[in-house]
Amino acid sequence: MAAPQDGVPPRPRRRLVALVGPTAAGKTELALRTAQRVGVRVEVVSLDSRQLYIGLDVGTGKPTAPERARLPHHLLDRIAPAETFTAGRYRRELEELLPALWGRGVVPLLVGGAGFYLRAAAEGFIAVPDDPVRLREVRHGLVALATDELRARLSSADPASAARIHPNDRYRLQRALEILELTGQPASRWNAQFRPHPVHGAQLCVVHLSPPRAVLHERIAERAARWLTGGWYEEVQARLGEGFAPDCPGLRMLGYREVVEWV
RNA sequence: GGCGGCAUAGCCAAGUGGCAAGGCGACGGUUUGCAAAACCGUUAUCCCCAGUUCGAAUCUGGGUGCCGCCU
Repeated sequence: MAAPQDGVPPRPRRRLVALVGPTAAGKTELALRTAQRVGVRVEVVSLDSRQLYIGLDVGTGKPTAPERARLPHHLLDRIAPAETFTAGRYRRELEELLPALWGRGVVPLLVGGAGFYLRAAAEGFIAVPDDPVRLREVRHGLVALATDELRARLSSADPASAARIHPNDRYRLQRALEILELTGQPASRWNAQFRPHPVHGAQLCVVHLSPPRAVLHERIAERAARWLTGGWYEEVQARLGEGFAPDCPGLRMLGYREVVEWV
């Protein structure tokens, strides 16, 4: 990932600030307020795996239209409730998005609670080629297998990974096998060669918000109540009405699962 | 007041004489493309008292509490 440096002298190249913390910690609020005070232009880049869903707004606490009007937000509303996003894809999207922001002189502010996505930004992942068609083929073959079988295959093909992954952790067993099949190299080999690095070598500053647990619980309860009277139920009803299965990834998220049952 | 039913973990809930299922939650851990996820682990003197029995959440008696019906 070479980055030819041309003109553009200003010092704070590629700065990236992350504001992370649990639900209801007050991140959005803080982001909006600080954005107005600091002397630089700030735009929010969502660091939230749930707000990626189109049409699931209320229960994900997605920034409202007025909030978005005050401050531009990125990486919201990318997939349908039936789809799944991944941390790897998040990294790629950041790679595409960030240069445009920096180019306009804005400091991107990553806001959200998805720890794994923060890691995607700060460290990245091994560069396994992911041609969607092949990936689908490979997966198709693997999901059909019993966990025992996955385990057996992995321990003979990639013992190092097999030793590291819990025997019941079907998902990771499968992924390790997937990497092997996709690349011909064991996952353990890829991991050994991997060097973590922030997106585009950005200078990343992470701010953690961690209010006391009691305060958090109270706020979460208060917020859930507000959402329920604020159209959450109707939102779920609408999505189901559009034909999304009650057990599709978007509707299986914490909170949504319960509302779906209620509907 | 009378009759009947129920009382098991924070919540839901199996279990009718032999060391108290399970689910959700909570808490702790792990984590290299699901991450508010997944996986692993922890989480109960079975409402109280007395009795029967080698042994009781389970049987008996008496309390207490809740629910329903009746006067």
